[in-house]
Amino acid sequence: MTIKEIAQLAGVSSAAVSRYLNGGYISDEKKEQIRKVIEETGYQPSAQARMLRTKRACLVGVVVPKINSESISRVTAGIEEVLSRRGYQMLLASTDNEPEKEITYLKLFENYPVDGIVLIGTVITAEHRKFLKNSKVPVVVVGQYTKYANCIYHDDYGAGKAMGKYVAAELARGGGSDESGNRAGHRAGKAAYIGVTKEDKAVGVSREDGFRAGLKSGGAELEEGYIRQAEFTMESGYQAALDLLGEKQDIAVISCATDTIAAGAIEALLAYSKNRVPQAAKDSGTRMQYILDSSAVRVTGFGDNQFLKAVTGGIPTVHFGYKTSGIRGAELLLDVIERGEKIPVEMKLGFRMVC
Amino acid sequence: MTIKEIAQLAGVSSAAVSRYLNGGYISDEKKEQIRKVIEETGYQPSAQARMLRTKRACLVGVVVPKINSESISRVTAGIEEVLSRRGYQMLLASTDNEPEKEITYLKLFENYPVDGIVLIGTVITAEHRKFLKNSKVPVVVVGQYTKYANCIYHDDYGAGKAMGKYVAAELARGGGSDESGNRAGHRAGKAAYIGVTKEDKAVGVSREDGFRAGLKSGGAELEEGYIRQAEFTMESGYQAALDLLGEKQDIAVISCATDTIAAGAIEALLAYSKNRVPQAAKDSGTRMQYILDSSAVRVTGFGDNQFLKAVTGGIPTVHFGYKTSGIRGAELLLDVIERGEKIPVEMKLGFRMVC
DNA sequence: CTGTTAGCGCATTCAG
DNA sequence: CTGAATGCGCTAACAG
Repeated sequence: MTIKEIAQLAGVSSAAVSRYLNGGYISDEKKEQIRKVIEETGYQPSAQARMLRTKRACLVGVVVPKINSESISRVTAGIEEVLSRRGYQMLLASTDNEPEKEITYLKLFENYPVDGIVLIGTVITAEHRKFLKNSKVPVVVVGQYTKYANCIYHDDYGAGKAMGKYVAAELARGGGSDESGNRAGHRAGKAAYIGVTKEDKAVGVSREDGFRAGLKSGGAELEEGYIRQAEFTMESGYQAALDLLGEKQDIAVISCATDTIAAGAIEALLAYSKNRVPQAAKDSGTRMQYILDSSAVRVTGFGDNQFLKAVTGGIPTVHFGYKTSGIRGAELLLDVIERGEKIPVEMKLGFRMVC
Repeated sequence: MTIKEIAQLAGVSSAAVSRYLNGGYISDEKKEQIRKVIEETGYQPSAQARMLRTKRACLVGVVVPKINSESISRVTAGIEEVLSRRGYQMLLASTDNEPEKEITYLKLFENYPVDGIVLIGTVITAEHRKFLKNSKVPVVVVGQYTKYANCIYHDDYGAGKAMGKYVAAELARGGGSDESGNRAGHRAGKAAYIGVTKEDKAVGVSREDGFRAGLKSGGAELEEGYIRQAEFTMESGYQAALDLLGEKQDIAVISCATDTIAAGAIEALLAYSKNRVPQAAKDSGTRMQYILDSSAVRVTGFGDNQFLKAVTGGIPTVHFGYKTSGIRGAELLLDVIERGEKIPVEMKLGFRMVC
């Protein structure tokens, strides 16, 4: 069904139909004829052909690393909120944490086309920079800092530092004395950290650097051998935590770069406590040997995952303004789409410790 | 950058460039010239203009009710798997559980256009049927039965029934004797159910009907007053469970229509046990009055959520082949897209109790 | 207010 | 093997 056919059936010109569709001048009489024909045929104008002409789709594309994530869904909720309020629709493309797919989908959106793109960033490779520099459509990056596009990111360093301080304080509280560090609930022990790839500057670098700084400022330290790297999945966090628990017997806190990883660590603790029954006084050496009582190991995360909070009562974590970043990101994007705003913007959002 | 400009720069015709791009006959000499120019300019053909001609985008659109769901992400993972293997890309549209938005996005995809659509269904309204009947592009529905499109759904009735039987058995085990039903861990008590809207035939109707049937076949029953209806969210499950716990003191099991709702119920139990300290022998009537010991209330779900399993150790639930349904759905869709397969298909997938 | 015309960027005839 | 010409469905400019 094309506009031309509708025009013939209604006995008018295709331009008249176009005007009818787009609110141009048209007599009531013809308006009625056209309405009737469209009604009967169920005609719907081709969005693509329209776009070919108008270069305007009222559509924005959002590239996300994965679909099943509370933090990401909070960002997209924010985006969707302002988009729908301003008459835009949103299409998502999930890249499954593969940076190369990110490029593919960015290009797809670029010449599909959409009016604008928001990229929820993980790693910014040279390819990314290249794309951002000469993209035909405006892009805003959420979650990572970049100078090649408008971006809006979170204070990961600050959040890491706050968490580091908190953990250091916990450690100090728990391990007050030296040899007899086995008080109920708390015990002397060290901090462990499960991070992510350093290619992710926000989560992999800033957050971890901040954590280290926070620990240090609290008089603690992240020792070598107490660090693991995981993917952004629960399974990966599970493996990393299990590895940690198997190798080091004096861990008091496992801090994880995300709440999802933390969930995996909690799972590992559960599994560990089942297989490894406490056998405290079996050894009779001169020094008390640390036997890991996994129920005394605490886990911390980042992201303030509500699901985790609900079913576990909550772990120490950090709340980021994910929804806000979505909202601001979308607003930024619409500013350049609709008003051609040219001056670049970098926006850093704060956080809130939750413990 | 258009194909015409490339042609000029390379000193050939636009048709030659088109052939170069699409693997038509072209001399090596011109091939080289064109390659060079494209390289330099970073030219990318406009997908939309191509589609306008070819009616083929190698793209499928997927309409989902929400983004942050493990079950849905498993379906989309299945879809993506076969799509990418066969050279297609996938775009997602999230409707936020609003059926009317579903229609909007279906129409968007229809004339955007994509080559095919998969709808992860919740409710099938008259509007939906109308769309399915005269959609220009093939649609397959996943998760709901419909006769207006190829569909692939799960045995929700069977799953509900299996869960019902399981719960009935648990109930029988827990409340063996009559007056002294207070054994450690288990106690006499009734089954409660938190369902969802009846407009969702699969989850709201089939699953619940099956559950009732299963209970009955196990000698138990779902009494009026022990049923609540929730949204597909944790918060909603939380409220419903709290309401249930406040009103009925003899609940032994809360069965929930989804694991997400179950997570909310678990949260409610946690909250309830904090505020409501057990005060068993305060009453001295002739009959022992039930005082809800929330730690004895068990929660069941549907969906086999891995996150929930990880951090809680797992609740009784049902595993559906979500990824499989995604795979089969995508295959079905490609069959009609590429081979014009005409005969309609309805596929029902099984399940597995997890307890 | 209306119809005619000319493209948007590309792929596909059809003559060379 | 190649280029010129045509049209996909639509809107924007223009002349009625």
